[in-house]
Amino acid sequence: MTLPAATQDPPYLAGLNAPQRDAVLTTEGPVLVLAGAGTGKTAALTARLAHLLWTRRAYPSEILAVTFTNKAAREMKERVGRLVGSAVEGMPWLGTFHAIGAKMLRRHAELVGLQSNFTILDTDDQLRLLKQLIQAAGLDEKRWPARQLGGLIDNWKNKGLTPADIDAGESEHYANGKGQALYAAYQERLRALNACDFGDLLLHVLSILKTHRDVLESYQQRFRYIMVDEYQDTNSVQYLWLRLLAQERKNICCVGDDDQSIYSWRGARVENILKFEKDFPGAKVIRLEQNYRSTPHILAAASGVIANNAGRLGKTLWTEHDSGEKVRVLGVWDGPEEARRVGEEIEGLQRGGASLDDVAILVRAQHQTREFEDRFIAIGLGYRIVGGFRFYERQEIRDALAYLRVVAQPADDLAFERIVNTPKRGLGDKALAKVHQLARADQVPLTTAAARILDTDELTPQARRALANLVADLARWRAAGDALPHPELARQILDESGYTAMWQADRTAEAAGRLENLNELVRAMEEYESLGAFLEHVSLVMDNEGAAEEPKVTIMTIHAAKGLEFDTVFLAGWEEGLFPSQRALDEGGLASLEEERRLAYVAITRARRQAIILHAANRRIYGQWTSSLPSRFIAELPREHVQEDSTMSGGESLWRANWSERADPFADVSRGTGRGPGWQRAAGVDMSKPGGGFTSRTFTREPARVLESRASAVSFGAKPRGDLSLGQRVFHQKFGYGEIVEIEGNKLEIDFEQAGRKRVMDSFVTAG
DNA sequence: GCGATCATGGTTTTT
DNA sequence: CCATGATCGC
Repeated sequence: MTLPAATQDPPYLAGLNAPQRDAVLTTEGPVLVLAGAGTGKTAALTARLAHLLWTRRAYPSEILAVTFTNKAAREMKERVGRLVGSAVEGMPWLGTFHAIGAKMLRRHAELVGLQSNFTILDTDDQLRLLKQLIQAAGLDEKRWPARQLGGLIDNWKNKGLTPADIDAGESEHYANGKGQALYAAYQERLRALNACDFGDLLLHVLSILKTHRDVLESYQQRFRYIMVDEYQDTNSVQYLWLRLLAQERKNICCVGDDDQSIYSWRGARVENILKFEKDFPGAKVIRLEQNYRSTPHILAAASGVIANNAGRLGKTLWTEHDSGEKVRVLGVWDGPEEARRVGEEIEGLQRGGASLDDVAILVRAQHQTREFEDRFIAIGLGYRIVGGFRFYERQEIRDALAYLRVVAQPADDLAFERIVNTPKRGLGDKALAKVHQLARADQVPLTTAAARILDTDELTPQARRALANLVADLARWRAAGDALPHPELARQILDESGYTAMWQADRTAEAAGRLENLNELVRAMEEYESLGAFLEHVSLVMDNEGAAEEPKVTIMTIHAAKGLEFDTVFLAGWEEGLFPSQRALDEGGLASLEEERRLAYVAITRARRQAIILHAANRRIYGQWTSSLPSRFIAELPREHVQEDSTMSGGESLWRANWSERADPFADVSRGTGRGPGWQRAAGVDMSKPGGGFTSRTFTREPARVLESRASAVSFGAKPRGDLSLGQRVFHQKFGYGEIVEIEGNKLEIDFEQAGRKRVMDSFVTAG
């Protein structure tokens, strides 16, 4: 399709290149858009959505647009809104797979034995439920952990398998074939609780679409166009879902990048994108290959690494940017030095006028963040760690939500169990067991059983009094729910239950933050129509995005960085065993190695202007000093785009030679012995000279010395604070309360009550 | 029923 | 090493 030039172009086509336009204008039939990193995928996707609306091909309510993350959904909503005005308000089917699944499921809940106001359980609830079932089955929890069963059930759900679909072979994986029975019991229990887990949001909908023709047909009719973001991350249920819905009209447009598939361990199947043309015959494939993000050196480095993978759809990224700087590979002695070097580099960037917001440190595993955190606290460099706990996963938020759930949904036993003795009211296992017993006997929810048990003499007077209070409170709150606005009700519940008081009485460092979070929760409720609407939102959508503060370096895992970009990116810990991860190699073989390589590709392509890759010769793993080889991915970087910058002599040529010598890509890495030849060669240590090699004993001390000698070089421009003195009690945001044991310029050594002795900048503490 | 002490095991985590 | 969970003694 060709349109006359600019004068006729609708606004959403402005600035799009030819393949992007092609993707936007090809509205009919199946389309696969292969979009490499940084090629303007989101721009094309949103323009396409705008185009469908603008040209009246469909009403907003007739387009199904699915993403994986809330963030992506939000972004798409905003951008489409900007392009076509307020029409997005009426786009009810733009959202994450799970949000859309929940929406559909609420409409047809009765078809799978639920009521439409079902609760959505989080992982924590799920695990507690499984634990109960495992106990009930008389299994040893140690031998058969709930986590494992939970993982297995998740896997089954990701594959679209209901309990009836689990054969003996599958079932075998858990407790000698009891897996299937436990899965069935779990689903049964969920139904009784009028609840479902994340997996059910998709699986139940799939079951409904499969078994109820009328429902399926109504959705096939409704959705004139279907669009899917990050198609390489779809799992089997999602795939089956989409196939059913698209079968009739076949107007499905999937966008993705097989090279960025990094979630196979969560059930994602790259095959989905690889076989798109087979699934949808006559599909048009469009490649977006012009990269708007990175320099040629960065693209070449990333391309060079990913070229080692087999079975790719293949893309050739190019850019019009100036060549920029080569990718730097920096070899360091150990973990602390890695953190120190990164800190120094960042201070250099800062002096050059860069904002900390444009800098990120990407790691393979969460625990790597610690080293950087410690270092940045010591030198007073602002940082933010992304990941870890999401807002709604925090203890205080889940407790608060449990209170709300138990008020809103009397059948929610899990919520009841969570709050029955929080704060402590003297209702322990024994009392709870009695309530359980009665609940089972009478076939009623726990909250009803709790009320009934008060009429008996089952409980000790103490427990009975406590429970009577709780039951009365619950009744009062439920009654108040009709009259009060729900944020007000929530505030009342948290105060009257003694929950707020519990944290007010808590002296630990986190307590203040928790109270803050509770306030934030109640504030967030104001934006929702009802308690029910809010609970739905919070279980599916609520995330941890704090308000914008002063500029900070971002530290996060590569997984968390997918879809983001920064001017400068530090890629830490590129060592065999850590990245690629030993465990991935052990468990998944070649397929896992290729996924690790895709991770490397994702990592490098996050950088706009510069990527700096680090590897340490020694690292402490579980308290043990271990030597490591540079990652094989470093050897895969095309030489001419890399600048080797080792702090140790003889670096590059040696590690490069080291890898080309290796025929077997799975050759074991040296771990634990402390004497593997790799790091010694990499470090240029001559084993033939006496004393040339280290024993594990000598290098346990070495790192400490290096750390200390450089540590004093970092303070400058510091003004001493008059309000601090030796022996004084102070408070630190992260470490809590402690006592000053040493003052050196603006650096303090503090003996923390919880965290032990740490060196921190005085600007990080307040007199406490 | 609750806190303190020992044993255990330890990637990645969109929803 | 260090965070989490189960068991033990009050």
